[in-house]
Amino acid sequence: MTGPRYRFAPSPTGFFHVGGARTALWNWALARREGGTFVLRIEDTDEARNRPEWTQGIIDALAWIGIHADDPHFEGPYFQSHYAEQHVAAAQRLHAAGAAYYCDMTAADIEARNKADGTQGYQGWSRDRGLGPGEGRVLRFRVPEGSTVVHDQVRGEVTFDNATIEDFVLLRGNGSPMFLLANVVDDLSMGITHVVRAEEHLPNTPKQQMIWQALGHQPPTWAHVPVLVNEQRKKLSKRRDKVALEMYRDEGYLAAAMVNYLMTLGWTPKGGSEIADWANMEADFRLSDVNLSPAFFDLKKLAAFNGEYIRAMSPGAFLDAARPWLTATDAPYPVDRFDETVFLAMAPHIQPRCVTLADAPGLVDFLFQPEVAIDSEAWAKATGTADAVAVFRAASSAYEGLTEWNADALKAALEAAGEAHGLKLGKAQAPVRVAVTGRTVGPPLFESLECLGRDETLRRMRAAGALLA
RNA sequence: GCCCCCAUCGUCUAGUGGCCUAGGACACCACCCUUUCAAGGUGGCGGCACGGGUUCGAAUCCCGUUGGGGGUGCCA
Repeated sequence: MTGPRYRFAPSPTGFFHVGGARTALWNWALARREGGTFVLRIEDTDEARNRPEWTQGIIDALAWIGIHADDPHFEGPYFQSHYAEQHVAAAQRLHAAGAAYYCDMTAADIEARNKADGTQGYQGWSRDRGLGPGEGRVLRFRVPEGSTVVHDQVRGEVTFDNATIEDFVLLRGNGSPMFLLANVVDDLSMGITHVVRAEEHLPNTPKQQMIWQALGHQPPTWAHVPVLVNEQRKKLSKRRDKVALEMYRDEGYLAAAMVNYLMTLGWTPKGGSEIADWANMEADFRLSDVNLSPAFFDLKKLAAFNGEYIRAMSPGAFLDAARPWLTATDAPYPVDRFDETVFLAMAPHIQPRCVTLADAPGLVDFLFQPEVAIDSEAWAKATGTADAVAVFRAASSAYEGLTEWNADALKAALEAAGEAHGLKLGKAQAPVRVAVTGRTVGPPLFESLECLGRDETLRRMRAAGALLA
């Protein structure tokens, strides 16, 4: 595969951050449309972040949002920890070339020196001491004079005065490489041409660009996209906010809705509608159209997208998507009583009432429960007047004699019973609904009764009628 | 503190000097539809942070102020 090489470089943390998902999606759209490659690199050099199952979690999460490892545009995963030797070798080259030097000052030394001098940060104190490598000595990059200009695809030119950048650490005192170095060396050896990542990396960029240049290469094309924030306008964090993509998946959000919503955070699909399919978004996405300010990750809007996608599904697709919830052991009915044919018949009435797939079982529970628990408050309210009771009795006997058991006939019979007592359908249906479903609210009643079936409906109505005696 | 980024309805955004009396979506409110609840339809509320320039003309360009965010590790 020729063409541009984008990369996505998450560090394994045990969950997949929604902000990372958006970055991955943007990289993916670009790599695919431009006939390039999406390189996945797991940045696992921090010892504490190194668990094999976390990597699998990343692969699974990517697959969920449509970034499949078997797609020809996908490459990886690579593991940063496997390339430590290359990182160290590059550091040694920088040292040999005079672009880096060793320093034996500890954090405490630096603090003391700052206090004495009234300065802040590391002031290049070991630059000319000619120290060689040794236990406890870090290798620092010798930041040159002048300024560094970063050409950014979304932000334009960003200039940094090198005097404001301290001589940063390349190799730790124990000889292990730091992120800044490892990241550059990997990007370089993996032939990365485009780095599209979150804005929090912008301050790192001049440093990385200097490393690229010191290593004798042209830096890649940079693009720093805005971060996602919470209602307090702070960067979404795992401590405060619900950031795990897996959590949304488990709560019944559809991948397509999530992908669509994430794509619109900082960018708008062409054509006037925010609801867009992947093919169109992939074709239209441009970094130059990305908004520059942080975007609020709005659960309410996500929910609206999800509802939109659920309503657009065929009943069959809806059943397939909701099956894990419909047949879960904690469903509000015995799982073995769940009937797909019955559910399919009700699906068109359930879909407009679902925000997430997890809402489905609660809307059809009465169809699969052997016995419904009648909410006493609801029942009291629905049968609170003499007319209501009379209508319920009239409807019960009408239903007993019904020859055709379908929604139209059920509706007509109840309507007739209601009219005899001056009750409109809205009032007249209430006792029947409570008697059969246990609640005052739910999917359309007559369709529900049709699906429930004659025998069970009549049985429940008789049982409820007995409560009136 | 220092460095960097950003600034259109509550939120996500359209807008790239005249098409802007600033458009859409979500949220909210009202009404309609109606078999409860949804969905759907119609309408409403609501914004160019502020101050200076540049220009015949500025939401759009420049400067400043204010506000917000990010970074500032021998984390990534």
